[in-house]
Amino acid sequence: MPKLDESLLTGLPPFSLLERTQIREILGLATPRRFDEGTAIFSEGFAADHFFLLLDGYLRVVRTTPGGDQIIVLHISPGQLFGIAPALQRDTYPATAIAAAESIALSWPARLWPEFTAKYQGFASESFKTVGQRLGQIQDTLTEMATQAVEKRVAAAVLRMVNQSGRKTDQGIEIAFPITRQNISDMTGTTLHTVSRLLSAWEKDGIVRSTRKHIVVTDPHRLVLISDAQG
Amino acid sequence: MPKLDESLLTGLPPFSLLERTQIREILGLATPRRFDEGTAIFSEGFAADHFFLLLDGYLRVVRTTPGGDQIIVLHISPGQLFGIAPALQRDTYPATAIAAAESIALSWPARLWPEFTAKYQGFASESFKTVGQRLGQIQDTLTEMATQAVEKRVAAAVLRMVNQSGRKTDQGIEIAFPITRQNISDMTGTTLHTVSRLLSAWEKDGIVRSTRKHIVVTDPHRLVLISDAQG
DNA sequence: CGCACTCTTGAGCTTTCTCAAACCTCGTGG
DNA sequence: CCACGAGGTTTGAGAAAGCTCAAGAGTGCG
Repeated sequence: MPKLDESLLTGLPPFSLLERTQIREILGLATPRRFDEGTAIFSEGFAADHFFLLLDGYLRVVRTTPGGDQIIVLHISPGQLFGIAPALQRDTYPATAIAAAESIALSWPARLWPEFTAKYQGFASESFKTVGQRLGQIQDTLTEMATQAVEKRVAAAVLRMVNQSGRKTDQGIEIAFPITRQNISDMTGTTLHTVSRLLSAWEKDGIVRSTRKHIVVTDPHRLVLISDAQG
Repeated sequence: MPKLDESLLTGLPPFSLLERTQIREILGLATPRRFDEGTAIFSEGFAADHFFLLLDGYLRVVRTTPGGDQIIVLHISPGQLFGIAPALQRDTYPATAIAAAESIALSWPARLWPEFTAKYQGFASESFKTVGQRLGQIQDTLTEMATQAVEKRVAAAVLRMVNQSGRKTDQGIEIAFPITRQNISDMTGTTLHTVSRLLSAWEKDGIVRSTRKHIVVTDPHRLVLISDAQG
């Protein structure tokens, strides 16, 4: 097991109010683990026996319908807590978490949750803040799905990923994890064909540039216009 | 101000573990209020200075897009906490709550939230359970919206309302609050025209029976078949 | 008794999906 | 080091679901 440095947690919201010694304590209880791209960290419906913190990489949070359709509910970026079903008194995970890229996460047994919230100043409130933000995010997505045409939904989905994980390159802003047309269609409730056509059109217009599993937004402003345009 | 009877809260999940005296204490701090059909209890984006419990009636939780489209995120039934933004460290409400029928609610100032969770055994955990359930519910709706055809979404929406508020009549099970075609289209991301056509067709098939703002499901089983059918 | 709101229904049109086929890219194993 | 195969992407053509536009009829409140 690799040695865990306390700097890993310092400054992250749920731990920002804590003393060094407390952070060391928390790290001592954590189990770090690496996940290959495509691996499930936990699965929908399974016993929620751990909660997690993503140290590095990106995750997709996914739900699958009885009919076999898949939808990506949200993405998790480094520094975020996830799998916090224990916080909501759930005994099973409500969705599946899959590594979108090679990822490293810390995990703690669910039984430590009440202890953490009782013992560590600010841990509970920051965690619930995360829940609140995520709830808001899902509501936004729902609203968008219910009211916007496909092109806007796809533009908004791409922008969300860019905002959450974008890194600057000389070409523009690049989504930091592998992403397929199929993935985007799972985020927006459309088909990979439609996404492919849209990206092709945008590429022709100089708004994006993409290769296999890889998207660079060269003109974010135009993409914002597409996602915001009313009608 | 009407006298509040402690039996109002006894047995409701967030209060079920409490002593009589505690319940009396909590009631003493509450402000009861009546809302006419169509009135907003609170509005999206406004300061989240209170949290609430619905005693009687039904609420719609609604979001409005910049483009003016409206979507109904969920309904609240009697006995449920709502407007619990304070629990999630939010300082504004993420959605608008509107009385779907004449309703009565208790409200408490948001600053009492930390006090309640600290002081009353089980209040925090039950409240977070509610949050978790609501999160799951919204995720279900999102998944449905992203993957199912309009007819199934409408069938599912009607069934959800029936399950949450249905009361038996000699004709079948009746949705207990006024509901228009437009309302249903706002729940399912379609148009009132399409909803009207679907209800007409179902009525012809003997599955539902409806008058102005009023729906009775005469054959719930067939409706379940429609909402579940795969394809 | 009239006006505002709700509901119904038809016709035509758009958007998006489905089906189909081909091409590209990259990793793997011979 | 090349060939192969799996997975990812592109594009066209046709079909279909559901939307828009339009008009009219029913319902109930003030």
